[in-house]
Amino acid sequence: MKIDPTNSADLSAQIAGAIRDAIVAGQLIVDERLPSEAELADQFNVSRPTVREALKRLAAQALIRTQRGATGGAFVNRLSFEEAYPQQITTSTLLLSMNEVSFETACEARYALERACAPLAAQRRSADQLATMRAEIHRQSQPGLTDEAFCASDVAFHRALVDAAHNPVLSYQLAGAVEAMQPLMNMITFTARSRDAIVTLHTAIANAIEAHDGHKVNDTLIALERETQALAQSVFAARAARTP
Amino acid sequence: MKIDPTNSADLSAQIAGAIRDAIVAGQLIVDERLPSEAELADQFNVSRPTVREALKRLAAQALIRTQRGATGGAFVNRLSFEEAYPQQITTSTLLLSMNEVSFETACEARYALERACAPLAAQRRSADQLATMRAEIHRQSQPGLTDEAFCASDVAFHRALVDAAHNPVLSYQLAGAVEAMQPLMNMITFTARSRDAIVTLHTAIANAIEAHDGHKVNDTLIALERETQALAQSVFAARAARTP
DNA sequence: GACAATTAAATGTAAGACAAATGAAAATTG
DNA sequence: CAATTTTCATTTGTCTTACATTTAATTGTC
Repeated sequence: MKIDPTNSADLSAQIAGAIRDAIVAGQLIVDERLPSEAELADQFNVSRPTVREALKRLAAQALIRTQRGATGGAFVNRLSFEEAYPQQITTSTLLLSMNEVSFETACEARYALERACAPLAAQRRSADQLATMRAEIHRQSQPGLTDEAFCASDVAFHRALVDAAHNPVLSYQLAGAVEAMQPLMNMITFTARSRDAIVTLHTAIANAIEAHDGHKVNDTLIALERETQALAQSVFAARAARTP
Repeated sequence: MKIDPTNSADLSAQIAGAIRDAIVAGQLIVDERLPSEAELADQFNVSRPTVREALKRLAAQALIRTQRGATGGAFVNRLSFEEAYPQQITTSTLLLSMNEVSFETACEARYALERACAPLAAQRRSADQLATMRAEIHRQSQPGLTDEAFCASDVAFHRALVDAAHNPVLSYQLAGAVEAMQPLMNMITFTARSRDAIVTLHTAIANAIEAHDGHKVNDTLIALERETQALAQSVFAARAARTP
């Protein structure tokens, strides 16, 4: 593992990159201990703070974990889906908010992805996920729910739908798309009527999931997307009309 | 922006978290300059190296960028899709390799996601993406191509398909799924016959994309997944038989 | 006014020290 | 001898200080 002395980038970035490459390439395996900070400093011919900055970069990506004490050190971390979720969600959220992604574009992507797991979810759903979906529908029906709580429940409903596919890779990829939509959804005010429409469609989805009817889930998701897009358009149009 | 003195976690992690939260919450906007390292050290009542470790954590996630010199400092970075791609791909790759995700599961997720953008891609594809797909098909047909190069071309073909949907959110989410499959695909040896089958299906996809026929794209993707899964199974079965 | 040298401010890097945690070995005790 | 306590070495976490490097603004000079 070497670094390029002619490279102009930060030493800590170069070192982090070298170690990251070694991990990705499988030269460093899970739970393997890296040399101590002092040893790494010697190997790379840099100071300990520089090594530490490199290790912190890797820790921020959950590629390593550190442990103090006699047998401590930096260990290659088994990157779990659970650990990767928050990162994925933070990144997705910032991507949407910082790149002026339109509600329309984000919504389209979200529902396209959800439809991707509709047939699998209908086929494999467990009683557990179905119960979650029913529970969230029940919560959404309660009067006096704030818009924010309604959105949170909406996210929970759709995550249950995604998880019903029983494919961790799909769940991981979609967590970002679904959760990152929440701030955008929070910009919308839900009238009693629009909530009714959404709850009705959610119920139809749950019923179709229960009946293992993938096609029906798919069709209802299309209707739900149309409903959501129309609702957003009307809210944004009203807002634009008020402040010309 | 404060940190909890009773928290047992690393100071640098706490500081990084506090700044990250401020960015996500919109309290720090894009291109805004953070206080200098010395000032941050004062504010949080820690030393400069500790602040630096925190900033490196954020830099590793592309949340900030740093600049040297008189008007330098740490600035909130506009997280672009281009910057987020490599991270997403690295994370996805490690998730698959470290969690014993079966080829079957990963493959299923990948094709489910691709089918999600099939109708959009068929509808919106530009001449550019179609040309890329044709070019990759041509490359895949050449004899003497290594398995690795064949896989790389396969990835390029599918990325073009995804990008044809002209939805950056979809492209971002799928980049991880498609690229992360490459190491798994590289475990497969492609016979001349299996390459022919894949090229034929790729050609059918390109034709359907050209004809704006989303249904045909979808159906062909299903066939391609079946072909890929069968090929993988036979390769793995043969390998298992050789080393009992 | 244009150009060059200086300066100030900021990050990048180094070196050394101490604190705190932690497991292992050694010493102590029943 | 076994169990417990103490000591100790190792390693990360943090602080302090210092210097190098980069960069833009300032100043000085012609």
